[in-house]
Amino acid sequence: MSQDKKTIIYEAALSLVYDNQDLSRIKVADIAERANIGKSTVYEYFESKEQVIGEALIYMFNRGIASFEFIIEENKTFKETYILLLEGISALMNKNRNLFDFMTMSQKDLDIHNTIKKIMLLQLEEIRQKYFKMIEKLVDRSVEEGIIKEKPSRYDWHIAVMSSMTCIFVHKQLKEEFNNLSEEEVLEKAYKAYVKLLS
Amino acid sequence: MSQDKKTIIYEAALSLVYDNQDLSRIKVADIAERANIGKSTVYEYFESKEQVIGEALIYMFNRGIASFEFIIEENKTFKETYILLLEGISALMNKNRNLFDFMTMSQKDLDIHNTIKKIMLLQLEEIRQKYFKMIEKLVDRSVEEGIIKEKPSRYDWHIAVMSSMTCIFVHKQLKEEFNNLSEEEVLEKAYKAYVKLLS
Amino acid sequence: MSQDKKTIIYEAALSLVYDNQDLSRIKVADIAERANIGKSTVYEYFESKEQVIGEALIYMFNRGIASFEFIIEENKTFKETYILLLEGISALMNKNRNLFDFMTMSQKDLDIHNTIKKIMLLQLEEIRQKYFKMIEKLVDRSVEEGIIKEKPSRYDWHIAVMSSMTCIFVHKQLKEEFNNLSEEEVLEKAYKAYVKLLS
Amino acid sequence: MSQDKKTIIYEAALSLVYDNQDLSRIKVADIAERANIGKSTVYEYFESKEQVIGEALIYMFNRGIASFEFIIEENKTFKETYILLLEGISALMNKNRNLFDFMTMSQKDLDIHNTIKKIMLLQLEEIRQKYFKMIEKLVDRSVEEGIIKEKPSRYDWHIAVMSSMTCIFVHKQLKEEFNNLSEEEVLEKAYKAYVKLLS
DNA sequence: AATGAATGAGGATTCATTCAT
DNA sequence: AATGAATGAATCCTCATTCAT
Repeated sequence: MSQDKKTIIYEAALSLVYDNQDLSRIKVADIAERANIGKSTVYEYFESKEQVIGEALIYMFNRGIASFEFIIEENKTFKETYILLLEGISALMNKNRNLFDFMTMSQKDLDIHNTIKKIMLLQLEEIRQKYFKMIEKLVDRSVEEGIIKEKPSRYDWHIAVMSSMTCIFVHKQLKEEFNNLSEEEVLEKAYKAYVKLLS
Repeated sequence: MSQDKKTIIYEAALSLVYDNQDLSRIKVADIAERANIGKSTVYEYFESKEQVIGEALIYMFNRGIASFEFIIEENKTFKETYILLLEGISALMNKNRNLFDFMTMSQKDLDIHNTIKKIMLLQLEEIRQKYFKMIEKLVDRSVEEGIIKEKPSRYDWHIAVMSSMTCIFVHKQLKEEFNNLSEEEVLEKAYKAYVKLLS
Repeated sequence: MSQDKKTIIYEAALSLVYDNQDLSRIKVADIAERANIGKSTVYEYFESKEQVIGEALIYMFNRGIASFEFIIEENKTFKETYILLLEGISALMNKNRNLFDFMTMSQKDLDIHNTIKKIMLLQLEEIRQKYFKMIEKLVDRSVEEGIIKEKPSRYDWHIAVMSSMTCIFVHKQLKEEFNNLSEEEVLEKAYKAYVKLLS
Repeated sequence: MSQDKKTIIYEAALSLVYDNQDLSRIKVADIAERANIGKSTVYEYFESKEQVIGEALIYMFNRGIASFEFIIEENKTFKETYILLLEGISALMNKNRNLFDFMTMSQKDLDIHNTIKKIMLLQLEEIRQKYFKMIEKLVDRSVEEGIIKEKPSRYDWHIAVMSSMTCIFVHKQLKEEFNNLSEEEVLEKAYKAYVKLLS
């Protein structure tokens, strides 16, 4: 029961999540095919389809969080770090829009079968807390650097970060509408949104 | 082939959309049950399940847009109008989070079967254009009233409006996290976000 | 949702029960095929395979009981009636040995999936009570006719009747061993077993 | 290829037979688990699941027969021996009702997959013959002791023994119905049934 | 000899859709 | 126009068995 095989299955499931918006349309047969294994092998490692997808998402979030923490630990300036973070998130969002939702939504709103929600509940909450702690550290840095005068409330900085993400997100989603903006301009706008909203 | 019956089916489908986050989990049987008709009757009025849901969503959006236009036509001050609008959107979002997505996302990201996407493509684009035109009118008013100094780019004001919505949305989704804020405070913050981002 | 169709499905299921000793090996596909309907049609009338088989068995028992009651109501002499009854049971047992078990066993020993046991529990108990009442009436007649001197205990007459059945049953099962006995001789022996055991 | 390992597997399989009425629901995985070995190890010793269960049953019967022969060889009086035998059978039936069936039924009626029936055919027939020979010896003793006047036919004494067993069996199965009888009373009744039926 | 890992064949169930009335 | 009835295609999951080590 090697962890490797579980990881392969996670990756297979995620590659489908990235392709396909609707989690409930993912088939066990597809996961198996992408993982180059037989259908029933999936059931050697997981109890149900929902279990696979749920764990795969948790796996993905944890990886994302870890990479973000890595960026933050590098101790660059706030602006540099913030933009790197936004780029990272932007890259993730290129893969699947749901990821954005997962980060920002409460569990009850996740578009996913109830069975799996229960499976993910605790771990997802843990991830969200890690995410908040991580971002807060970054917010603190912006205060230390004097970019923001005083420490904003959690609600306020959450909105600010979300707005930054929205800048990127909207650009991605409605590219045909706003295609005159370059990637850099968007990142700059996203950074400015943060600053403006917290000033 | 009364329009009434179609409308009844729309409402039935929408009541399910409001209940259930995952469009692909809505069953024809459920729609028929809510509409108090037989399953096969649905097929007298629509070609497929996707057709029903797609048209129902279009119907909902059009109604939403119309009510927003009505608010805007009342010629109250920008702030009053803006807040009324946010309240309206907030009410809609109470029903279903997807509606937010539909307004702001490009078709390719809609969490819905490809068949229906094609069905909705043209009409949805039309609706989005109406929405943009409507919001732009409101943005213009904020410029006229001197709240915003000069007319921002479409991208900029779109981000600003989205951020306002995010204020409301986040409050709704993560109520347990931020429950010290009153509804009014949130609306005020949402309004301020618009002003700050466009100043 | 005609009762007819349910009955057709019962008969189809029973024809399989008669063929196949092992209830858990009966397939929905087979039931549907014998009933000349599609597999999914079965699910229009029943919730599960177990439901079908359970209800079919109940249906069969009730029919059996009814036909036995009919025999008893004819008011022939005890011996004639008793032998007719044994013949009836013998005919049933020709179809499937389980039927014998169902009549005489407590629910907990039925060789059938737990789900269905629960489904059948109440009705089966009812049938068993009907069966006991019916047989008791017959036992009473044997007392009235002076064949048995005094009314035996329920346990005693149950054993006596079971032994009669065993006479028939053993003859059927081990025909190759005892094939020198004619059907009539066996019935006569079965009758005598009753008399002897209760004298 | 130690005999020990096979025996361990037999015992594991039997422990499942004792638990579970339905032979077809026994899984190789369960057998392996109970035997504390890997699933594939089972296949080192047996060709198939049916083979395992079939041989395990044969093993059990042979053990049962041997213990019965032992009782008979003790040369107690007929009544003592007969009751000891019934107690032994009663103990076995406590474990699983099927055992009773196996003793008394012809192969074609065994509730078991056809494959295994073929496997068991010869050996089971052998066991049954042993059983008949053994019982016949006991019957002879009852004749010698003058309890039964003249040697009854095989069919007759088989019925008599079966009726005795039925006394015990019914008491076990329908305890709730007849719980006023003590174990001893039941054994006495069982003995009397034999005597009455053969007088 | 022992087994962890892998799997295909098989079976229950769901549900959109059609059809006859 | 309305629908009760019927169904096939799709899909999850189980489990006996094989295979490589």
